[in-house]
Amino acid sequence: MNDSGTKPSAQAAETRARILDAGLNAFWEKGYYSTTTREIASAVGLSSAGMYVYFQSKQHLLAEIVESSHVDLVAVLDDVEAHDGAPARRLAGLVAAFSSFNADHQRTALVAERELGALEPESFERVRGLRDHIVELMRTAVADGIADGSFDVDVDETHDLVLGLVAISKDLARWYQPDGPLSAEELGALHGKWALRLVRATEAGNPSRKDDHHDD
Amino acid sequence: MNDSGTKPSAQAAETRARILDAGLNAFWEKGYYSTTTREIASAVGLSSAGMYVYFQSKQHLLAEIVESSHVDLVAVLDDVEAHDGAPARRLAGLVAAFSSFNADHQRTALVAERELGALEPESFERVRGLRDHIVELMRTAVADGIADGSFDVDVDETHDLVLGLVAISKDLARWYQPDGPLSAEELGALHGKWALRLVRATEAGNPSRKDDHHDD
DNA sequence: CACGTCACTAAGCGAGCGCTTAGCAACCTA
DNA sequence: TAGGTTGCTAAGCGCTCGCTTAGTGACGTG
Repeated sequence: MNDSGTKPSAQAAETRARILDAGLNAFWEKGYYSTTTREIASAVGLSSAGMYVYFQSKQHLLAEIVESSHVDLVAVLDDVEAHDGAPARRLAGLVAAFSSFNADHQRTALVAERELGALEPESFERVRGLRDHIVELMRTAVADGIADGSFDVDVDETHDLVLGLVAISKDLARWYQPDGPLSAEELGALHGKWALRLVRATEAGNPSRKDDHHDD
Repeated sequence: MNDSGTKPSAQAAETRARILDAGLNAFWEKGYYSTTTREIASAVGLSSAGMYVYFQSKQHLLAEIVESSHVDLVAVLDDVEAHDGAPARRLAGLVAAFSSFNADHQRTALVAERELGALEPESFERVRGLRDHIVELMRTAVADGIADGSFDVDVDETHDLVLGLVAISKDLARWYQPDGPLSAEELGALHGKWALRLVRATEAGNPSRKDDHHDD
């Protein structure tokens, strides 16, 4: 295992990164259970045993992929939360960032979603915490908009709305094509616009027409 | 397989049905690859070999579950399509039916979605045809509404909108709880309402009372 | 040059998998 | 009551899997 006190060499770090990438690709193409450790290893040019120098197990490899994907996403959304002000702008920004993240990091996001059930409990619980945090960010944005009157929906609808918005964003990772008519950023902006339609945002609270600012 | 010329007895038909149900339950709980044929068989009170009297293989069992789920869904949606008239009513009806189907047949729908990638090509192609048909039904409803002026969105948005609506409906199977605050039918109605918000349906084309301010 | 560490491989262990084979008790029919 | 059919089981085959073990050449350091 590589969690001894030693610092990894540059070569070791690169090999590790290549294994992570090969694992991601294989899991994306065939799923966790249909991928063998031999396949991952040989994709990197290693023997099966060579992989175990860098990862304790196939399960640890998956866990690292899924967890780091969620950590990255949370970092992006926390950043949006910190910068945007009014509920409408915040909600559209969160949805836009979520969607474009899922398009930009398509494989990672898809594996992170699809293989959740393959995670062992310990790792699963950590991921669940991150996911709850994401839902909470969006729930708060919707609730704030309802409270200040810029959204015209019933409070009871809040939770279902958030789940619906999450569903739209997540699903993008399934069908997004980088060479399609809309870029990841454009799709994010479109989904942000939809979010405001769904919460029936008043025009005043609506951060404008086709192009709303979105930073990443 | 039981595809000899004989007709199955009532007992045989019941055992077969119980295997299908046990398979569905196991696939739902642990996923296709993590479920063993021994588990399915023993859940029905059979030996592992007893299952092979009724199904050629574990793969054939999965295929039957997934395909029949899609066939059932298509039947429901075709029925809505045949009865409802104006685009707004049709779109809301399709989305409502799709969503409540996914709640009412939660396990089936979830397995049918999640294990798509575990299907062999032949079965997968049949399912893909059914899924394309569903998207086409919804695409037509949106396009018709845009054409007759009852929906106020750009035609270019049509395809993305349909994918978004499908995403919302599908995702319901993941989190729906029969003992939650809203029934399957109520959630369907809610999602139907959201569909009309997303396509910016004019109030005239909106089939609900005068305002969809509150649900019912 | 001696010694240790690093990055890795060849070989294979043991367990569990999907599925098959051979056969048998219970029942139905003539 | 003989013969066939139905609905199963006990046993196990052959294979693949995740992972381990023992060892090796290349390289860095004193």
